[in-house]
Amino acid sequence: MRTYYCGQLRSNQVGETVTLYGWVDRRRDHGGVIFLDLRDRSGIAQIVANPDQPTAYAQADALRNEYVVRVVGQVRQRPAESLNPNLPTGEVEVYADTIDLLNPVYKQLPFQVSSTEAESVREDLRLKYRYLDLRRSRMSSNLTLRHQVVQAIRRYLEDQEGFIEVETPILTRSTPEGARDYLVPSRVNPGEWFALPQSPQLFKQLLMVSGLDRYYQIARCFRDEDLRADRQPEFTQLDMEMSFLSQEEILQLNEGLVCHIFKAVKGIDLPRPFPRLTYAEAMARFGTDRPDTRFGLELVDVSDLLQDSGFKVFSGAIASGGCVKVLPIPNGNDQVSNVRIKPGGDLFQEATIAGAKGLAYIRVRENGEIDTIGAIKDNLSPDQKQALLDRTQAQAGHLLLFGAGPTDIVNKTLDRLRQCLGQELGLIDPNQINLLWVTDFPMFEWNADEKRLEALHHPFTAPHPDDLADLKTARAQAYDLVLNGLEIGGGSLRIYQRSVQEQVFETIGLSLEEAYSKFGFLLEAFEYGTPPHGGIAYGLDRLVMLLAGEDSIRDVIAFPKTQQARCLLTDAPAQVERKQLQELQVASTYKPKAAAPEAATPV
RNA sequence: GGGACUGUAGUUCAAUUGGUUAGAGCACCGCCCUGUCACGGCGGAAGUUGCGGGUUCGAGCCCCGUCAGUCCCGCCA
Repeated sequence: MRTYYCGQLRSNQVGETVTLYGWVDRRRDHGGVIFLDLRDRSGIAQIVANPDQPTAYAQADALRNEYVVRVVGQVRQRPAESLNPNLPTGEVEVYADTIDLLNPVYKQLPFQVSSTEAESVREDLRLKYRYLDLRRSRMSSNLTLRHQVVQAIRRYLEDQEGFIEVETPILTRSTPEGARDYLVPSRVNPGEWFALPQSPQLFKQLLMVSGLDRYYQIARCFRDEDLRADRQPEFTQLDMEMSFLSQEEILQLNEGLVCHIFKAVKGIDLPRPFPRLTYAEAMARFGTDRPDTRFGLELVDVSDLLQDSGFKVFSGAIASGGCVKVLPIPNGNDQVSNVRIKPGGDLFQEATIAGAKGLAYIRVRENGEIDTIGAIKDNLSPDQKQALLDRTQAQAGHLLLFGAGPTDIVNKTLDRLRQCLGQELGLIDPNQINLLWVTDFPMFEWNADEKRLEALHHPFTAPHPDDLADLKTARAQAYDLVLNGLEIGGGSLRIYQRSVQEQVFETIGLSLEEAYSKFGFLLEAFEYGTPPHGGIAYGLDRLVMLLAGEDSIRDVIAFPKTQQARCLLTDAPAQVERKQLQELQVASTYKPKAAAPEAATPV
C-alpha cells in the first residue's frame, strides 16, 4: 500500500488502497455522510468516511477542522454529478476505512488557513503565526517555487557550466564602503568585531586568485539599512564569479542561466539574445537605469528647443546645467485630468516626491493647436510650439508632461510619472516578461555630501579599456539585468592590474595607505597572479517574487522581518542577559525612552 | 530621521453628522439533514473598538500622545 500526497491522487489509481497524511481542512457533515477535505503541501483530497465501517465513521464524526490525521482507504471515482472542476478537490476521492487522529489542534486558529479562502489577513498576524501562514497554499507554493528556482540554478551552473559552490564566511571583516554593517562582538578578542557580509564580493575574488575559476554560491547577505517591500536586512543572492571570460561571454552564460530558470519553473522559452541598453541611453529615454520597457511613453529631451524660452522655469533650468524633458502621453487629454496634474493632485504629488518643484504640461487639441497653461502659453513662440510637436511626435489628444531642472531630478520625476501612468493606462501586459541588460555604467558618481567621487558599483570594477585616459568620466565594464523594471542582478569585470587599481583608488580619493588598511588582504592577494575575472550577483528573493507574481519579497521568504526589522514570531531582536554582555566586554549605552508624560489631571 | 495610511468579535469587514443595547459573512459550539465541496436548515456563545489621556450631556467616530503593521522619501558601494 502506497502513501501518496493529497494532490497526487489520479483517476488511474481508482481501486488502489492508499494511505494519506494531512490536515483536515474542512469537515462537512451531510446527514450520515461525512466528508473531509484533507490538505497537505501538494494539494487537497476529498475523503468520505465509509458508513459501512463504523470505526471510520465514528472517527470522522469526532473530527473538527485542522486535525492531523492518517487516512487509509480506497481510491474511488467520484459521482459525475458531484464534480465541480473549479474546486481544488479532484475527480477521485478516498473512501476511508480508518481515520486516525494523530494530533488535534487545541486552539482555534488565529486565522483561517483553508486554501479556498481568498481573504487577506493582516500581515502582522500572519508573521506572528508564520508557521500557519505557510500552511496556506499560496505561501507553500511560493516556497516550492523558490526551491525550484534554486534547483534550476544548481542544475544549470553545475551540470552544464562546471561551476562549483563554495561557502564563504558569515563572520567576516567590516569594510566600511557601502551599506551599514551588522556587527558581532568577538568574545575571544575583546573589543574587536566581526561584520556579517553585505555580499561575498571580496572572498569570491580571492577564489579567482585560487584558481577556482567558476564559483557560485546561494549566499545570505546582510545590510543594516531601512526596509522596503523589496528590501530585507538579510536576503539571498545568487553570487557568481568567473575567470578568463569576457563581458560578452559572461552575459551569454547568464542569459543561458536565466532562460534555463524560466524554462524549468515556468515552462517559458525566453527569446535570446536579451535586448541591451547602455546606461546613457536608458537614462535618456526612460530616466532610470532600470527601465520597464514593456511599454512606451519614452522621454524626449527638448532642452535645445527651449533654452531661449521666455518661460524662466525652462530657460533657467537649462542655463544652470539642467535640462527640460517631456513625457508624451498619447490620448492623455482624455485620460489624465487637470485636477491630477495641478498642485494637490496625485500625479503632481508623485512629481513632488521625486523632488520636482512643479509639473508643467501642454495639451494638444483636436485641431492640432496646442493648448497650454499660464506662463508656458505666453512664452512659447509659434516656432517653438511646432518644434515641440515635431520632436515629441505629438498628435491630437496628446498630453505632454514637462520636467525641468537638474537632470537627475527631471529623470527621477518623469520616470516616476511614466511608471504610474504605464500601470494606470493599462499599457502593461501583466504576462509579459521583459528582460534587458543595461551596460556601460559610469565608473563614478559625485557624492555631494562628501564632495568626492565614489564608485557607483564598487571600487574593484574595471573601467572600460577605451576610457583609461580620463577615469573620472570613464565607463565601467559593469552590467545590470533588469526584469520588468526591477533590477534582479548586477555585476562587472574586476580590475586585475595593480596600476589600474591604484588609479581608481586615487580617483575616489582613497590613499594607498587607507586602501591597504581596508583591503590589504585583497590587494596583497592580487600580487600573486590574478586572472582576469568578473562576476554577477542576483537578488534571489526579488527574482522569485517576480516569478511568483508577488509584490513583496516577504511573501517568498519563509520567516521575514517587519519594516522595523523585527521578527514577530520569535520577538527578535531582544535584550540579553547582563552576563552575556560582560563576557563579550560590551557595555550597553542604551537608555529606554522616557515614559509617556502623565496626562493632565482632570480639574 | 521624515511623510502617508491602517488598527472594531477568532478572522474579514460594517456602523449615516458625534446619539438607542457596536452589526454581518466566515470560523467556533449545539441540534437536524444519506453524495456534499464556499453544502443546507435551526439555535448559541463570542467585543475594555490597539493602549493612555482630552473635548463633549454623550466618542468606535473629533483632538493630543503612544504602540504595532503597511507603503513611500532619505538610506540601501
